[in-house]
Amino acid sequence: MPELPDVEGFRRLFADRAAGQRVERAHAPAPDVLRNTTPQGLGRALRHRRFARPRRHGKWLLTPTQDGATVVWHFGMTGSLRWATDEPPHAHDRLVLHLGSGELRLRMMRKLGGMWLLRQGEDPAVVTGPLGPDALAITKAELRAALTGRGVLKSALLAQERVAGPGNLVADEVCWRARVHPRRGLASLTDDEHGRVHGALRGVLADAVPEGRVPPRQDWLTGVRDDAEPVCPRCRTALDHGDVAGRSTWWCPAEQRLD
DNA sequence: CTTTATGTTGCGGG
DNA sequence: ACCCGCAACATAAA
Repeated sequence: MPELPDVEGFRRLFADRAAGQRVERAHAPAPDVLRNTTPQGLGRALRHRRFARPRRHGKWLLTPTQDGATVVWHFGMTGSLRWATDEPPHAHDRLVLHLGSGELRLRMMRKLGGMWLLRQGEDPAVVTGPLGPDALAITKAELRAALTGRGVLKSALLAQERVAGPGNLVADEVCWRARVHPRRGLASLTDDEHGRVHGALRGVLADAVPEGRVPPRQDWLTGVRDDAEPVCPRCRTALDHGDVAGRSTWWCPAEQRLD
């Protein structure tokens, strides 16, 4: 589930429900999702602390406490952040923070993500690794710089150290909306194509963020890629698919040409 | 049983 | 130094 739009949804949930709240208790039903601490360490860092305003960079959620440690969250492919007030525990709830008014739950089927703890003042990059400009606010000049060098377009869009935020679905939507083939070499992209990719990235995210996901609309690739015989929502040509950058990829062979 | 899944990392090779 | 492909991680569903 989580690409930038999903994680931005989690950030907003956190801002609405958890910011300003005091942690009463931390519970880790799956302690292996605590990546650089233990249940005891987590409890010591969070108990009786209040959360401050959450931040997001790419697919990373950063939730500092007031004058204390910062919790860093990554959701892998299947994670989500939930707010629960009176719901029974779920088998995939890996971490539960009890706040005064409810519970914050990290629900994650495959344990590919997790939670890290940063000491006050510690650089988040220790955990996140280098991240490019956040895709939600990236300028055209920044994107052009990110799409420089060797490699192909989709790989570059997925490389978080170039642009932080796009995942497999966003990358496909952006290439399709911009009418650029995902396998196009970076060096071959024209200035016009840079502009189209930038506009498509901004547009896809502007539409997806309010939904908290890449919406499976019929006029998006996401809405048709699971059809038995998916066609381009614009021109009705049968979509092509294959592996690009090691990920399952869909494109319109009529509108996104390699030549 | 096999394949696939919206992510990241580490490794070998070009 | 940079980039690619691939396996691995963990788990469920088709």
